[in-house]
Amino acid sequence: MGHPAVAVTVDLVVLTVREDALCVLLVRRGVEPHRGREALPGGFLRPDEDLAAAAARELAEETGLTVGHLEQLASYGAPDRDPRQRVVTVAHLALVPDQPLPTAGTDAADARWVPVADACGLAFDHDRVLADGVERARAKLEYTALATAFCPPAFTVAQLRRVYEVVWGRALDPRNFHRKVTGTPGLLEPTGETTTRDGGRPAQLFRRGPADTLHPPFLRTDA
Amino acid sequence: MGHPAVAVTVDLVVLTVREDALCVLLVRRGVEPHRGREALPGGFLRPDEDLAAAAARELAEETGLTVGHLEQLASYGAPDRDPRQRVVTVAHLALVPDQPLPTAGTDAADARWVPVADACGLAFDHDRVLADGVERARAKLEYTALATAFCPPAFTVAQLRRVYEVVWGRALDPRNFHRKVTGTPGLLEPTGETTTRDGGRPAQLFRRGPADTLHPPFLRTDA
DNA sequence: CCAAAAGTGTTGATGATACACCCATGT
DNA sequence: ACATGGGTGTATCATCAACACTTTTGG
Repeated sequence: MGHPAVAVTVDLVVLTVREDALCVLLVRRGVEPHRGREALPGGFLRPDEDLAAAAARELAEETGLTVGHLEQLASYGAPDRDPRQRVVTVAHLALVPDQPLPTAGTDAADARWVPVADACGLAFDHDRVLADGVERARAKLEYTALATAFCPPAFTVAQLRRVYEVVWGRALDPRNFHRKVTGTPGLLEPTGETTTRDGGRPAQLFRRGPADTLHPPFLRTDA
Repeated sequence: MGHPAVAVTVDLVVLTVREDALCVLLVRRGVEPHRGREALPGGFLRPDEDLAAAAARELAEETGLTVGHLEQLASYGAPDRDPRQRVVTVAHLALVPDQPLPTAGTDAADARWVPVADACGLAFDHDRVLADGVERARAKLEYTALATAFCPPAFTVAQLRRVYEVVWGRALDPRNFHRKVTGTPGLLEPTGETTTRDGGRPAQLFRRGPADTLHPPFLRTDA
């Protein structure tokens, strides 16, 4: 075709909720450019794979994590974003439950969770990519069932509420929240189990239901 | 680097509202592959330009239209989407006011407006790209001031309502709609002018205000 | 005067917030 | 018994759909 060759990469904004903070998975770069700085995990697109497949492969290779949700975020292609050659990256957003990082058998040896508030000065244009990913996650909690992607397979209403509180950075009324989520058809399915608690009434356990969009939405007033 | 070269293109979903239909700009392909079939306008990314700049350039070259709004839509990179070589396309969504297609001085000689309901059997994976663009436009009307991008610089409340009705495919109550849009701060600014009408009370003319998000949103109930 | 389209008032339904209250468990 | 957190009832308030009604023009 005679058109300028471009390298295409897939980068990942992997978010989780742990210890009352929204955290992102970062890796420390071992090669130039930006050697030694932290960056979003990612890698080159292979000849025979789709964009979504590449994102899923990178996520498995670099983290070994169980994935709650994976979607395309946006593409970034400023001419000077990589000093070596022209690189266009297709960023993806992954939401995962809180889980320890497997340290063996993956490239995740030097990966770590960082609260998004502390993640800045990243390599390339990753500050921007991260900001876009966080904003996407915040917005999508309003009108989709995505918050369940941050939760383990079985979870309580209170756990789900903490997800909202941490991602949005504001407190929610536990009573009203309970009514809202249990009153939204298809959002939650009771497992019949309850938690064993340390000093309180046991909570019902739920798994996520078939609903993916929320009608009516949860509006974070103002913001 | 030694990584497989990929060609990157920028494709455009250009939408407008005309004659009570949501229409998309299509061009007939003059070269293989898919010669003779209709496709979304687009072209290759140049070495020195950003993705957004490439989209704006293509739009100007191929249409010469005044642009109401331009944003990135999504990227598509199935390995077999182009039989010649590996091509990843970054699709963009453009919303423009209804205006005649300039036929001179552009590549738009064979471009035409097609109602989205009639646009199928497009080249490559453009059916999919178009569907994603239309869905994005429909969703964004709910919570942004984007509908004004379909309108000329000065417009009436009724014109704006037609935009919503055509894009969503359902009738809205003129009285309630009027109250909603005039009651949303920053959405509309009165010009002081009125229309000269053919058999009815003249309508106030507005231009779009500084607001870009709508609080509270216009929900299309059910859908 | 009549038709047509702009714009306003009012009402009842629906959903959100705030908060009092009860329930079930561990210590 | 009591502390702790799960879960429910209810009043108050905002928002919305529906529709009757008034206003301003052209014929």
